[in-house]
Amino acid sequence: MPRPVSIDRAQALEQAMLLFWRRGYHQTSMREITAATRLLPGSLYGAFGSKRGLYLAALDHYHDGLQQALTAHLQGTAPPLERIRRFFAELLNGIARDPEGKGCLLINTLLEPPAADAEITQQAAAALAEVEAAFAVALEEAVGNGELADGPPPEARARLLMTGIYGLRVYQRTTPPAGVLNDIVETLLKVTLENPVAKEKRT
Amino acid sequence: MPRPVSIDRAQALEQAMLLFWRRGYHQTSMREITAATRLLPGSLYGAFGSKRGLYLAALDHYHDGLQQALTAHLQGTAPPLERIRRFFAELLNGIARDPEGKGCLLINTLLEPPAADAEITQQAAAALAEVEAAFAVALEEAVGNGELADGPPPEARARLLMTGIYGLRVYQRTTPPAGVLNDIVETLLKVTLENPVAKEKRT
DNA sequence: GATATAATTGAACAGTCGTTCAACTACTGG
DNA sequence: CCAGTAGTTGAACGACTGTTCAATTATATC
Repeated sequence: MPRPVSIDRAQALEQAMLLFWRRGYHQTSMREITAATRLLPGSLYGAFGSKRGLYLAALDHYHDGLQQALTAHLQGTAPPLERIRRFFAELLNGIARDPEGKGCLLINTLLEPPAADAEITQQAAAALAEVEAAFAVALEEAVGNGELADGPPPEARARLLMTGIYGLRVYQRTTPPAGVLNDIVETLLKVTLENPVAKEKRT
Repeated sequence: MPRPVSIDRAQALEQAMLLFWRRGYHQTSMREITAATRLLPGSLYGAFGSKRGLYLAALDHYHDGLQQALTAHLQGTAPPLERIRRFFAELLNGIARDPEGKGCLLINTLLEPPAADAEITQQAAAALAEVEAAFAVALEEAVGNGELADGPPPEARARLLMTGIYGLRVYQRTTPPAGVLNDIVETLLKVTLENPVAKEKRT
């Protein structure tokens, strides 16, 4: 009996997420969101409750995309170390294809406000923790393989890789000369994944 | 002949900086700043021109404090590697003494907005580049000393250390369990400063 | 086609934003 | 002690903020 929903929730979420990604939470006004989504305030409030609710939904949406990237690049049948290298190559690729310098929405979220909103902070942190966990799994596999020598536990190595990603995202904002980000990743992977002790073990 | 200035510019700047540090640029209103500095809008605008001008001055003020920390911990007569270790120890110390999780104002500045304001971004980036340069000098010295084995050039190693600091500041926002940040620094310093190839060279 | 239901509309709300400026005040040189 | 200068005051400005809600519209069932 009721009038059916005619709003394209998915499209609206995508547009809102892009806006939050580009401009941050506090700098993005509902007015801009209504303009970008071609929705009126009432519809947005009906669908998402509030600006905050919309942001949480946008974080979720971003998280979905990240998970796809994770399964596409970090899981698979290739040797675990190569999968990690590919993930970082894809990360650099993404940065190169991001001339606006938007960075990573989750990291931006963690650093943008004074982290006053515990729920938002925690949601972003949880999503990033998934990436870290995926790294740890791949690293453990690599050690089991003999691809990677013993050394710091997988969790510690995974944290180091995450630290590298976080650092990259900060460097990205300084608009460094071409090649610097690639160099950083190269050095990071070298010191994290090429334990010289293991050299003799490799084929 | 004119009425002398009765405003304590330094104290106002300190208060404003603390506020920006805690709450970020866009979240901090001039009203809050007038309350914290006990100054009226007119006085603030007379002394700093605009909210943006005040922020730039606050960044400068923060930069001054950072330079003091640099000369206190990263320069001196101790062996360069130990100076670097001390700098990181001091960094961890500062994080432990920062229950609010304010982080680093410069890094917050880089990540907070969409970096739309080129001058602000560049000022923050330049200040951080100074730290990186100081690392590079210390690392070069360490290689010359024989304290540190050859390997990646000092600039690359310095960038890795900066990446570590940036990463730490992001991790800090996730309110990780106690000890995690210390572990990260430990691993970072180990892989960056303890090149196993050099082991035989050490005393 | 009448009715019930809910999605949609957009003008309007109270509050806050960064900023301004005419009036006022306090001091110094003569 | 007067005149002149500039620092200080705070009410007020227009613009914009996130949000609401009565009116309107469109559909599905009976």
